[in-house]
Amino acid sequence: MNTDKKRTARIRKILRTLYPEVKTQLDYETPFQLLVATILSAQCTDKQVNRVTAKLFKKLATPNDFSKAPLETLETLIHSTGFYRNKARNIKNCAGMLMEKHAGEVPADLEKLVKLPGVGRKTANVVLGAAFNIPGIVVDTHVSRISQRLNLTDNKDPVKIEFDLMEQIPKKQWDVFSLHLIYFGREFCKARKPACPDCLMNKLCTYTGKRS
DNA sequence: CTCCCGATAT
DNA sequence: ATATCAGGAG
Repeated sequence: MNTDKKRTARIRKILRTLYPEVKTQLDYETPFQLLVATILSAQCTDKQVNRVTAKLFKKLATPNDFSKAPLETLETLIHSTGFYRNKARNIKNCAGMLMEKHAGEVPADLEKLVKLPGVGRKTANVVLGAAFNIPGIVVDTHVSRISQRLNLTDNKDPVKIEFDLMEQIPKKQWDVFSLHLIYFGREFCKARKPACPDCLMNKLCTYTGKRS
């Protein structure tokens, strides 16, 4: 594995040049709404999630609202994000657990967040970073793919990738770096058809699957 | 490891 | 027709 922090710093500099300003693309008003939006974002585009939550949050906004809503109603409202049965059940149970054990508030704590139904480390780190300004590496499909292509990790397990990246990047930059890889992954280092000829990372990248 | 699953790009 | 999208649970 590449543990060269200087090489990683070069990569980070290029990403900062490409994307001076980054933030989550999910729309939300409260930490709880961000939590719901992030659960919905599994295997779904942010664009589609925002389309759904725009209507959803007008009908249901708080943990109390979601915990009391009929499961079938919730399933219908989120249907177009895919995995709608799992997501609806998880969100409803998650809201119920927040009401019972956390006074209706989203805990600003990784260990507590991942105990909520439907919330893994990826979702927890998104919420911690964006809503509470607590640093965390967010390993989603883009971060996983690009970390491997750029040789920032030898691992495929998301948790191992998360810890590999934490070693190479200043803690204050964990969330920005995650967002940088996501922006970069959407525009250049795409899963299916990476834009290698147009990529500023070309001289630092040894990805052998290069094709235009 | 498999399953969950609709919308979109290729 | 098939791969992929800010994954998580059993």
